[in-house]
Amino acid sequence: MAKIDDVARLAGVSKGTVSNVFSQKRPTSEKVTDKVLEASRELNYVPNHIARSLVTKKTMAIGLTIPHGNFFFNTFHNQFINGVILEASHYGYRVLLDMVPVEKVKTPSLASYPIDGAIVLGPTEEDERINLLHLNQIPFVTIGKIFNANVKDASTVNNDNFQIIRDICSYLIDKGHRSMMFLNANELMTVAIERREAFIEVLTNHQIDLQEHMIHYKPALTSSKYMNYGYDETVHVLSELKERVTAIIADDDRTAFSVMNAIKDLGLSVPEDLSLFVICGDLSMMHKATPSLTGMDLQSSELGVHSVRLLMHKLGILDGDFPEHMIISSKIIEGDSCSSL
Amino acid sequence: MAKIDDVARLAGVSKGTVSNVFSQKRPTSEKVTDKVLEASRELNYVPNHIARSLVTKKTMAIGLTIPHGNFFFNTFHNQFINGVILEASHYGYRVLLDMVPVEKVKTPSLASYPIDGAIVLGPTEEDERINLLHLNQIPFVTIGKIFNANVKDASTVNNDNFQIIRDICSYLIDKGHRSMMFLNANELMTVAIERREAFIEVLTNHQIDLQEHMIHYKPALTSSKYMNYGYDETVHVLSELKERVTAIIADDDRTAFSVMNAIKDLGLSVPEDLSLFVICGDLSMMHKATPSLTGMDLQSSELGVHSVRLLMHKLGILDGDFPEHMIISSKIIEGDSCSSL
DNA sequence: CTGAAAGCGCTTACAG
DNA sequence: CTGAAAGCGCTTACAG
Repeated sequence: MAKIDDVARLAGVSKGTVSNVFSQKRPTSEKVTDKVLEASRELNYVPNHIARSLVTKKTMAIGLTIPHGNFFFNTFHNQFINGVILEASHYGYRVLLDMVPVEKVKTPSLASYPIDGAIVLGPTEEDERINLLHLNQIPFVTIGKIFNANVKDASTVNNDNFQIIRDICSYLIDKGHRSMMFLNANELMTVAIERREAFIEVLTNHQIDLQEHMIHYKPALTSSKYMNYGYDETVHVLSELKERVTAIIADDDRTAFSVMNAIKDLGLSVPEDLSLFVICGDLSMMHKATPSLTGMDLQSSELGVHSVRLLMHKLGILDGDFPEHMIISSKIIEGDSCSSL
Repeated sequence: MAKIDDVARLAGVSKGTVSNVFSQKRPTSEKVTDKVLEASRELNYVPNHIARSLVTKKTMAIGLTIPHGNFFFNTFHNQFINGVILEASHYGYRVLLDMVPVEKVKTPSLASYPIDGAIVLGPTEEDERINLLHLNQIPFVTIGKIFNANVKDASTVNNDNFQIIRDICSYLIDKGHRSMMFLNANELMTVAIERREAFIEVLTNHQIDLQEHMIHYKPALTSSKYMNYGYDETVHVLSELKERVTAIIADDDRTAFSVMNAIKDLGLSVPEDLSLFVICGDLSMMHKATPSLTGMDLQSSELGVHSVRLLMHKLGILDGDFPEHMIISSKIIEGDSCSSL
């Protein structure tokens, strides 16, 4: 690969001038620009990104940090990533998928991250990834609340998980449901913690006793129970425990499909015998399911877009007023999976 | 951030020795190692990845190159990426999502890619991304066949698209279907080209006349028709053209859901009135749909894993015998969406 | 508008 | 096993 010296020599100018032509940081006369570009073309020259990064101290990449060993892209992440990639590309940024192995988190990783900032997906209660980013002084934005004791200035982009649970429960309670079963996210995630609190609050406000069968947590990806989340709980609670349940709130679309399968196997049907509400899923798929699924529009793509913007702001690339904590609104999209009692 | 000189000074050794302790490229005495590690801890030192890359000429990142402007992560890519990330991390590699804007492809990008190799998703017939990678001498693997005239030594990982279409058609023809409608991928993609050829071949072998309504292509993402692909074609062909169709082959699960919606709106049902076959989708979701969808298991996660392995082989990191073109097997997973005529 | 020179923070022969 | 020095390929004050 040709380097800047080769181009400078061929064009009869200095390295600094070649640099200017490509970086556009200082004006260059048209004549010189042409000479440089022609020489570059001839030599098939492209500036070395790494060498540039070393001196500018910018990698022009942001990390999308996903937890190792307990993570799986689902339809929510799908939309989210589409938003992230699109918005990042507006600022000339690329996206580095960063799956930090748990062991490496313990013994700080072998080399600094080649990223200018990071977006942390699915934070857990005391998330080591966040401590590591904090330690390495890498600006970051978390998708969801964090509780790390020593991290004060974290920026977050989140849905209003409390309001979401209140909205869902109100919607169901208005339809006469009081026997609800909540299939929450994995219990380590802060989103699950927020939702649980909200769920309990709603139950209390409506004088509904919280019973053990009413709330469940998604098993770890490594667990053999992972793939049957939704099915197993539905069968267990309805058929074995014989508890009365009239409405099920499912964490995501996959879980909802799993629940529907269980309901069918029990000889029951949605929404006649049970109402089903999906918190996060692919709306166009949910809309086309039979029956179409009622769920929340979390605007996951917008979450991605705004997390990039907030990060760009922290990197000093985007001006304007940005709150430390940004909330993306959400609303109920009605399908045919919930009925009045 | 502390740098290598700081650590060397504090530990009372040379920079080269500090370097060795972290890179492990030469043995270091235990005593010196301890001194260096302690100094590093004290200074919170981590080697600078960029500076290292500049001299080693390795970025320890592979690019996942996705076409800009006409791309959307779907459930297939989901699984695929999960495979890629997992396998790449085995070799200490990170994954850079690279969405090359179309304009940038024209005027070769501003700086070289900070990647050691690339995996090209969804190649089109004369794919500019591939010419660019070739020009920049970056090793790459394509997911799907490519036809670039000047690129000879390309490695590909692919499903056997010809066999897949033959298998699907045989399956349907055995059930008595001769009036099939094929909702193919976007016509620019090589996968769509291979499938079309195979489809026509099968029809010819069974003395079925190819008619215009029998094959459709997914609209570009930028098209307003994109979101209704499947629905629109089904309604148009069945209701407006009033063509006889007994089986529909859908490119992916989203398209299949869309088709089911149309069928329902036409007052028909699956599989009684129409059989439905999905080429690529999330099997666990398809299994849980009502009716459960019959489809192909393309092993998309394996596609991801093997594309990384093949790339690692090209990078000289993985030994062994690797074919230039690797085929991942696929098989039919039966659900309840196809019936005999 | 352009050039000469220092420097970004590492690794790597070379020498001992 | 360790050190001194050159060099990776750029950018950036500084000077003109």
